[in-house]
Amino acid sequence: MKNRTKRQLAIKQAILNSRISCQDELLHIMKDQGFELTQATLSRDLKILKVAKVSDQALGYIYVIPEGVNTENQRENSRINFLADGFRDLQFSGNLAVIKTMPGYASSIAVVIDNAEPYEIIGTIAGDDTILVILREGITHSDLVNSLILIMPKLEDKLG
Amino acid sequence: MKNRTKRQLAIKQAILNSRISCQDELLHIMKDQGFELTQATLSRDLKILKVAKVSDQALGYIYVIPEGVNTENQRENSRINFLADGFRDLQFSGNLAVIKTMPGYASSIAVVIDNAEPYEIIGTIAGDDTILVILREGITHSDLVNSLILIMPKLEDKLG
DNA sequence: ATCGAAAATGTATAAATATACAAAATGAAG
DNA sequence: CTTCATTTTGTATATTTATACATTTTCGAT
Repeated sequence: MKNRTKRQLAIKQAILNSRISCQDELLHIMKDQGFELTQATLSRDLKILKVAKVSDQALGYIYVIPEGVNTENQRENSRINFLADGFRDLQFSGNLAVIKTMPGYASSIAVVIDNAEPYEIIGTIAGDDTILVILREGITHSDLVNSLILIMPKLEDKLG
Repeated sequence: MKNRTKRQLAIKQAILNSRISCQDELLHIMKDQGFELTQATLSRDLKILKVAKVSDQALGYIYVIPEGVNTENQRENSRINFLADGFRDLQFSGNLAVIKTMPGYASSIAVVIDNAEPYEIIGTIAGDDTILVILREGITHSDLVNSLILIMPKLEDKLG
């Protein structure tokens, strides 16, 4: 997955997990996680993610992922969650991975994966209930698992 | 009603009605409406109202009243809306107003009115289905109607 | 009315954030 | 591999917002 996308997912996670009150604070969190970026990039990411800042009972201001407002992302998320339900199984053979899905789900799930453009994956081919995933050289099986969870968080239940 | 409360209601209205992208813009709107205030006060009001700022498709940033976040106000609002349903009738006699309510509603509604501390009202006395409202000298009947609508917006249907 | 305490506000400024511009990175087409 | 166009990012800075401090207002008790 492109670095930018990965970073933005991490930002979302950080905001959901903790009370962050300014971009500098978030900047440090991201750098601790190994991301290299500046406040300017962060500001742009927050804009793209539609992160909002609201006052938090006496604790000043914190960032939040708005719900009512965020209809677009909301819909996209629930679509991805829905599709994740179609996931059945994941098996490896060398630099190939085979995902088994419920009938009819394979191509939709493959589209989600392709759109995320994960660095770990060179390409996918989907049938009706099977997705063939070609891994980049040097990518381990657990790298792929992590990558898939980043794309479809709900898979954590089935893979973690 | 205290000036601060009135101003904050007006701010909320302005944010709901139009796309406002910074405090200076909002400041002008408020001044046009006759409010006297500075950016500092505005900043404090926005904090109290839990107004958030999110990016709005290509139009930069705008202020919004968040829904998911704002649970406290949310509950309070729906409580007030619920009580407004108990309103039956409003009649005047000189500097007195008599509100008739459904049985049992009078004292709850009176509490809502008292808490808002409207300037127009000196005091209220509530029985079971009747509220006596004593108006301040010089207050017209339509002043009172407006004041009540500010406190319980849903009354607009029954009074406007 | 007069006092004192608490709340609200303004002024001035510090802190936080967005963005213009330039440079670097990425990707597509030859 | 080049070249050109597009996207992404950093630097530096302007804009925007929050707040410390001082002042004024409000309100209850005397």
